[in-house]
Amino acid sequence: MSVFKPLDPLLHSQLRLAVMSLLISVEEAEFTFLKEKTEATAGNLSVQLDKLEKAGYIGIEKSFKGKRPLTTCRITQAGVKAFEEYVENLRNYIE
Amino acid sequence: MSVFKPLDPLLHSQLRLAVMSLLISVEEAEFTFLKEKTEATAGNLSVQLDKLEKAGYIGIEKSFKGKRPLTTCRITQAGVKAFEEYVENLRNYIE
DNA sequence: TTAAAATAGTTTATAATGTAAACCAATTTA
DNA sequence: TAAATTGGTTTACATTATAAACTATTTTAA
Repeated sequence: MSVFKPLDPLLHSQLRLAVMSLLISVEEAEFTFLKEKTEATAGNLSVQLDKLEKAGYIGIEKSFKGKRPLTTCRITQAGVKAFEEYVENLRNYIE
Repeated sequence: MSVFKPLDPLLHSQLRLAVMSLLISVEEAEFTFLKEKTEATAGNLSVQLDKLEKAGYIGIEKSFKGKRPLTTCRITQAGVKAFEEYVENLRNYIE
């Protein structure tokens, strides 16, 4: 795409991009935090987190907070790199 | 979506965004020009131009250049506004 | 004490979307 | 005059996004 470099389809998705945007600044976030901030449904969020994990862009750790399940996410180095590249490529479209 | 304003799905598409990006600067472009610049297939481009037109974001004029068909596109005011809003909203995700 | 509601998710079904392949019609080239 | 090129459109298919339905546990209320 000449000046229009391809945009990583994994990141070019509203919800996944929002999640990555959050994770890149906090470096660790619970499922419920992401759900509140993105205002996504739990189901949708769950699916998108899976995809990001399978891509190696985030790590997901499942544990317990007291007796309730707790899902903690953090961005990986590959995730940071992919995000930065995505943003860089995107600039050619919007500037 | 709190700080994450919804991204116009019509613009949140690589090819359509590239087209809008081109049209916003040139204000008039032929089908073949858009095809070259975006490196899209003709079929894909045709479909996406249709969508942008139906949304009122671009105008499409069909005529003839000599004896060959000629499709000319230009962005509308609604298109400019939508694009600017999209970019504005997107910033919250990537900055 | 037990039924209802809330929490914290996952799985699944469906609709929407993006894309290339196939196609059409005319024109140019060999 | 047959083959290739131009300038597209239509259609079929695979991928994606999303909500709805579901599971499992825990807390609250009657």
